Amino acid sequence: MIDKYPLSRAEVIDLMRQKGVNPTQQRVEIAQVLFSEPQHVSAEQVMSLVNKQRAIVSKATVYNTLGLFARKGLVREVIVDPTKVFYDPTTAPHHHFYNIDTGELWDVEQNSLMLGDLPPLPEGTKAEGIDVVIRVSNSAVTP
Amino acid sequence: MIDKYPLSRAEVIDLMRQKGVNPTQQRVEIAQVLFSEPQHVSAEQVMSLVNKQRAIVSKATVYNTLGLFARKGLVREVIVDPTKVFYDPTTAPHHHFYNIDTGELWDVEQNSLMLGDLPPLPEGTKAEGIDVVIRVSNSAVTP
DNA sequence: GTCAGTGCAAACCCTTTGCAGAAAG
DNA sequence: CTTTCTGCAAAGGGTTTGCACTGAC
Repeated sequence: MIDKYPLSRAEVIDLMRQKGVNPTQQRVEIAQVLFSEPQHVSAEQVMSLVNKQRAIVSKATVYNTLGLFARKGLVREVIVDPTKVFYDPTTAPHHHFYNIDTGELWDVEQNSLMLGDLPPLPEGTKAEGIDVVIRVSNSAVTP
Repeated sequence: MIDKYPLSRAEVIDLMRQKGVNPTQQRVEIAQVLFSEPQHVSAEQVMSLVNKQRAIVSKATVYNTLGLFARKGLVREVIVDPTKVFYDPTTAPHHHFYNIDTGELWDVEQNSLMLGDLPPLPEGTKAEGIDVVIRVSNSAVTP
């Protein structure tokens, strides 16, 4: 979906329009942070990145906007930590490493993990997506 | 690991001892609820199931005990919903369906989803486990 | 003027913590 | 006795909400 980072302001606005998100000033600021590089950021991190220079966007707007972006498919929510949600600008199918010691999250290189066909879904449901999380820890250094 | 449900009180205590968990009265009550059937329960649900007849276990103890069980490998935490943690008595490797509309969680029948080899892990880390969650929604009924 | 978007603060909810009392051996 | 657990209430932290204000058309 995104083939380079960072996206320019104009490209961000374009993408928002494509996804049916009205590109207001604050939303564009937030989207520019998200699409500056492939990354995984929490709402709190977005808040401080956006307001690094001067306060531009309030906390409520950050949360509302991230929720809106996720609903519209502009970004993907990654649920790996019970204490916070991460937002991922890469919406194409891919998986994640999660370091339970440090809280770091990385992308798993596409195709490096083979996934078979979907099993039969529960009656009356349709698939929305598959989340694969490989939990890792810092390997004990044996001195 | 568990080959039948429900586990009797004695079997639950046995299992706790095997895992190095001191089987106190409250912990046994909680474990009996967890191992009564294959299921996925939140802390809140455990709380009300345990105290269905009469109040036996406090909220703090429920949370402390579930955390202890998870650390000791007696149960598995399932992180699919940013608002709460589910506890799963089945610790053998398996995956999950999660209905984003209803919040329901099911087991995916073992082996119905093929997983390839693990990709190379990030430097200095070791794998702790893989969580695969297939998110589904209620399919729109087209009348 | 109208309606979507924003900001602030308060409210919420799940979870954790501090500490005193109870239980176990 | 000493150590481990438990319970209560309060605190914590991420997220959501209510409502008035702002801004774009």
